[in-house]
Amino acid sequence: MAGKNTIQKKVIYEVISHSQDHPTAEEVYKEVKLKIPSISLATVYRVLNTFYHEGKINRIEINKEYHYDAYIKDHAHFVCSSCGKIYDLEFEKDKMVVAGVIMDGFNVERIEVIFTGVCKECLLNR
Amino acid sequence: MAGKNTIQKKVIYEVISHSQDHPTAEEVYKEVKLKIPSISLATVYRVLNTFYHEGKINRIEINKEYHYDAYIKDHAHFVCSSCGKIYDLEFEKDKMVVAGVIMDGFNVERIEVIFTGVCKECLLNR
DNA sequence: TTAAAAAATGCTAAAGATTCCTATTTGATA
DNA sequence: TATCAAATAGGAATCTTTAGCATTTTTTAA
Repeated sequence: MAGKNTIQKKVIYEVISHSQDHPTAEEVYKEVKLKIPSISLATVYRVLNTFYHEGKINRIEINKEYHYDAYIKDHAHFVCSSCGKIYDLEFEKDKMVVAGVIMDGFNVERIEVIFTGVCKECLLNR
Repeated sequence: MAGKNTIQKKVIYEVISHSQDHPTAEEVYKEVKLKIPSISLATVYRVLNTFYHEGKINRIEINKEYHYDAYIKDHAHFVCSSCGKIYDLEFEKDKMVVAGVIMDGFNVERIEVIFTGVCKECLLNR
């Protein structure tokens, strides 16, 4: 039920899970191409989509681009408007929902929390 | 310092602020066209962008589209994956930050919180 | 092990949203 | 009212992502 095992899927997953940042499809493609030069960009998009819908990877939308992430546990992101870096932030789902947001009667499946601002590094180098 | 006063800006702002949902640029364009048939789509994009960067309107990114909103106060959004409707949710910024997310040393300028799931309406009509 | 069926891939074209470019028009200023 | 800077209209261009289809690869079961 998770589809067929292909080398493409295997390598794409490896790239995502070893990545420290939050690569876009294009960046994953470049990386995968080192191991499978014949891979198609469309395959990368297709597989990332599949993984995302299977819940195997996470996805966030920043500046009109999807960024992928093998870190599945609920967490928030901080995007630095100066250097563009994306940080993972610890995130306590239950506390947040209880503390801040009134969610009566809705069935929440997913939460995306994105902070934007200037990161520690960039603040120091001013 | 807020640029020139044009009829286009005036009407675009009116449309946004009277809208109950969270229109995309295209939707704003359609609405504005009723009052200014000669308006260009590019102008709508440009003005919305300007307003957003001036802090006059809010913007959220959902499914590769920007949605605009004259409701400036911090709030979260709920997107129904069934009917597509976008709801505003009360949101207590301070409580949320304190309760759920470790933000040491970062300078947060903006928070975007998007819940996805099935809304009350759609849950009832199942 | 081999053949048939199903699924995934690669390639290219296409879509959808947004921005860019430039001539023209408009609003603000003196 | 003339001038100049800023904004607009229109269309081309860009960028990311998806779609369509022929080909290749897995899976399966004989």
